[in-house]
Amino acid sequence: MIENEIFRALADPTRRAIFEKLATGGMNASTLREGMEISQPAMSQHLSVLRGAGLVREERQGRFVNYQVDPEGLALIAQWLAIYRAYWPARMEALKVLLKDMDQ
Amino acid sequence: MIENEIFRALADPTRRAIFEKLATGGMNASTLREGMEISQPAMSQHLSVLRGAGLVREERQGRFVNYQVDPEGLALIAQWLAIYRAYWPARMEALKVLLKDMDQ
DNA sequence: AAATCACATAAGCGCATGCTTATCTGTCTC
DNA sequence: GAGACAGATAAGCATGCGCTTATGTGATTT
Repeated sequence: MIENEIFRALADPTRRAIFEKLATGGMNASTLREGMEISQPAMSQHLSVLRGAGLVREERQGRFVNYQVDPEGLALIAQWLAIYRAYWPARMEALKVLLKDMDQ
Repeated sequence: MIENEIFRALADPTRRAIFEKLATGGMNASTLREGMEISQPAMSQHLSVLRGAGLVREERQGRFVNYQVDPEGLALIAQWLAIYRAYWPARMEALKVLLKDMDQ
C-alpha cells in the first residue's frame, strides 16, 4: 500500500524540507545538500524513502544523479484529500483559486 | 509547527483508519472502536494524537465524548498540497471535478 | 453513596526510525 | 589503471512510537 509510504515519508520534517527544496527545481544530491545540515548518507537514505513513496524520481547523469519531484505521489495525496472535500471550509480561497486554474 | 503533527498523525495506518471512519459521521470512542481490533487505551491515545494535529474535534456529551472531523487539519494539508499544484498531472479528473464543485 | 460505565492517563516494553561511521559501487579525469 | 568524486549500502546506536496492563477521573444509574 503506497498511500502509507507517502504519509510516512512526509511525516519526517527533514524529508519534507528535501522534497520542498526539490520542488523548486530538479537537482542532484550534492546540490540538494548545500545549505542543509545533513550528512551524505542521511540524504541518500531520505531520497530513497521519498523515491519509494513515489514522491521523487531519479535519473543518472554521468556520476551525478538528478532528482526531481514525481507527480504520482502528490496525486495520490490529492486523491486521498479529495474524499474529505465535504469537510473543507468554504472560505478556503486559496484552494478555490487553485481549482479555477486547473479548470482552464 | 502543526503541519508536522498532521503528517505524523496520518503516517499511522490505524490512525488513518480511525479518521476515515470518523469522516462517515461523528461518533463516540466506543462506537468508533466497534469492528476495529483495537484496545480502549490505544483508541484514546490515537484520538489524542489526531486531536493534537487539528484533524479531530471532541465534545463531551454526558459520559460519552463525541468525536468528529475537524476541517482545520484538512485545510492545512490542502494548502500544503496546493503549493505543488504545478506538478499535479493534468489528467487528474477527480480533482478537477472537486474544484468545479467548490467553485459554485 | 456504591456500583458501573466511558474514557484518560501512567508506566513499561518491543520494534521502527533516523542518525552516525565505515565501506562499497560506479563514473570521470589524468 | 590510479586517483578522485558522487552516491549507495552496511552496521550499530539512541530515540520515538504504538502497544499493553493497570489505574485514575468524571458522569450515570439504582
